[in-house]
Amino acid sequence: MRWSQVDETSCPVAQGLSVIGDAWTLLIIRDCFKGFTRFEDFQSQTKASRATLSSRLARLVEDGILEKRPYQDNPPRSEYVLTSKGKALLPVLMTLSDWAQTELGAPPPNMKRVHTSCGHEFHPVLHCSECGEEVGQDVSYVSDVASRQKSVEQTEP
Amino acid sequence: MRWSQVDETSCPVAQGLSVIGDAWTLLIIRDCFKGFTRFEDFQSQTKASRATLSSRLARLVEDGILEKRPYQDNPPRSEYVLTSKGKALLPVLMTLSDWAQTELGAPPPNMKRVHTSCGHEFHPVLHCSECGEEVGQDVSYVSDVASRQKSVEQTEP
DNA sequence: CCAGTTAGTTCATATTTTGAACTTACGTGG
DNA sequence: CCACGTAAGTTCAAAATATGAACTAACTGG
Repeated sequence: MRWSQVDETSCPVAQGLSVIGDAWTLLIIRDCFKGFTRFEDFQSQTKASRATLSSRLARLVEDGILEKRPYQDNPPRSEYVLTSKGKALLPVLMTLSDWAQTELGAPPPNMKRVHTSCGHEFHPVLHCSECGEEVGQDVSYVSDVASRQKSVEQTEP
Repeated sequence: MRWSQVDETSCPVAQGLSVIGDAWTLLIIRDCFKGFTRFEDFQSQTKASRATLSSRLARLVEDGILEKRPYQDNPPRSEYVLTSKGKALLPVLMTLSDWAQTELGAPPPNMKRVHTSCGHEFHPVLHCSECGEEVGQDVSYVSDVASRQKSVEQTEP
């Protein structure tokens, strides 16, 4: 199967991956959150080849994650900024970064992530939208056939 | 640059991506959370080619995300289960899935995600580890040079 | 006028992915 | 006994992608 042919009926994870399932793409988005906007910035930060970068930026614009803003006409020069769809990826980046730090022992990033409304450096904690409590490993996937109890976690005791 | 040569000093996002920055890899992990464990399961779920699948599974085992468990000797047959490092990826998968649903308009998955301790189908909400409040777009990245105030979000007013 | 900057493109050469067929070894049915 | 099904791979040629390096275009500053 080719990633270009993931259809609209497939699961949200697959659809999400068809847009951001590429490592260069996510590195670019990370840099956008860090405030970088230009081609040369992305190139020096990510170390991706110029051709790859060019194609990834084009795809991100096409997919509505980045907006291409010309800031000069001749020669044409543009910068790239996150759209709201792009900004909505922040939780994905944060959880990924956190996973790498805690599970891979990655060093802390060169920039601190600060929750502006409280002023502290923080890490994200997942809560349940329904009961408000923190969510750990207590999640199970059940097939959605009219809520029939068919937990995948606890089968045959 | 090649992804195989991401070094240990690079940022957590890059390091995370060197392990799970491949779309097939994340699809496999998604299926693991859904309870699938076998080669043929992954093949029919992801539609990846057998060769790709084989190499991805091997890498996931090498990276300690999956554990390969032989369940029969002759011919050798194994199943793959998430290690704790792998299970810790749940927040990444959940936020990605949620992003695709809300921002890409992806259809709901064929399995419901249930918070077992409250029993409800839910979506993840990120909270700040420091103040406990919900985190939205109110996050900024500041360079970590002894907390010098150099916010990227609000420069030149 | 010369060098530097910036956002690309181009091109030949690697590397990776694909799909399909093949392998191995067992269990089942006829 | 023989074919068939199942399962986890491997192998191979062909196709798609990525790589690095060089090139382009049009300014700007000295």
